[in-house]
Amino acid sequence: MAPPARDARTRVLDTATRLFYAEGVHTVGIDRIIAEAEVAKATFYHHFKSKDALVGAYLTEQYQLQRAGFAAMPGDGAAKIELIFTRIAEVSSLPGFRGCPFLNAAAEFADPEHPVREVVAEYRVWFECLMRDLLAEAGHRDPAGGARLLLLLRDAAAVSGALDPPGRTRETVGAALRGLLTA
Amino acid sequence: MAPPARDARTRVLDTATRLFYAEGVHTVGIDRIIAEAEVAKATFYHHFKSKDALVGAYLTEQYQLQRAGFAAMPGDGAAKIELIFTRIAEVSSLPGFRGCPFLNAAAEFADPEHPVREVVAEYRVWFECLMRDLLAEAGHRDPAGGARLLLLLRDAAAVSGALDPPGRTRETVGAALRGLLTA
DNA sequence: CCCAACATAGACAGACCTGTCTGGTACTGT
DNA sequence: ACAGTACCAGACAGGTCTGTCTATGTTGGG
Repeated sequence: MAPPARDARTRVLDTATRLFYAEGVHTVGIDRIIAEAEVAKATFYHHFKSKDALVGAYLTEQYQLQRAGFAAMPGDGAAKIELIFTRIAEVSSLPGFRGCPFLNAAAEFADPEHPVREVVAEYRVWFECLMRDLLAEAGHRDPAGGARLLLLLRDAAAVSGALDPPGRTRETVGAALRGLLTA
Repeated sequence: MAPPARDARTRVLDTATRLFYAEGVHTVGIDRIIAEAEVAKATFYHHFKSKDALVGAYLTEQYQLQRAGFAAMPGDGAAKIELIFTRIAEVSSLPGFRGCPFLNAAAEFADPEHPVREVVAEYRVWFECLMRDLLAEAGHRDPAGGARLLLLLRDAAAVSGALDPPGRTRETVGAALRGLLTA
């Protein structure tokens, strides 16, 4: 039978994800994470080389989850873009939304050479390529340029959802998407 | 005659501005600031109640500087909007650009009730109102909605300038502005 | 000339941080 | 039965953080 609680590593990563996202990476200490994950410190350092490694694992997992989520969405071309941004706008309007994990992490890690920043860069390249391919599929006249605009819109949606009054982001992002795609 | 060096308070605030912006608020300690500002610790705490107060002063000054900078720009209506976003795109493409001080600070201070977050909120309200007034002046059919779109674009320009390869932001922001205004 | 205001250097307290280490427990496969 | 692995609790070292304090120096106004 399965163990009564989840794996220790899973518990640590889930707790770290929750706390890092909600309160920021630098303000949450290892002691807090292992206490809430109910894991011994030695166990933590058995699974993760350092706190930075945990941050990397957190972002990498978010990256993989978002890839899987987008891959599972139906449709293609323009319809899929529409669907993706509808989802982004919805998630950004949810209570508890505190911005994009990648943008928040990039703001906390100023050094562009830091491993954390490389995960962020990787994520952005992936998103832009996905948009470019979908635009090409949709017969857009300039898929590369359009993809850059959609990356901008994705960033803007995350910031707005985190900082603006609730309920505004959804329709504003929708209006922007229409404006950018028809242009 | 003027004192040989600037005021101690000015030296502290300038040093804090440089370090907070370049490396982040949480990663820069008071000891580092007073060392680089060549100021005694007691002098620092004479001028600022706490580190949080210094962060607040840093952001408030940036807010005032940006207000003054925009107010000094010539033109009105659509021309001024064009000018403002040209400036934003240029600044975001400069080497050493590390994103918007307000967005970076908001990412580091998760609590929306924190004084730092209130300065950020104030800044955003000001920017949106300015855009709304300029759009109304330009005879835009929906100044309020258009202003929300321009706030989105401002955020996106800051993020892109900080994270994307240099040189990309300027033309992408220009293209987005044309798309959003003609829509 | 003297005093108040502002500056200096730096010790200090108390808290928190990451990461290591010891020692003991429980389960698993052979 | 036994070895190996994963886990637990918690002490500890060495560093950094904010903020307070002492003690001294400089300077300008009355």
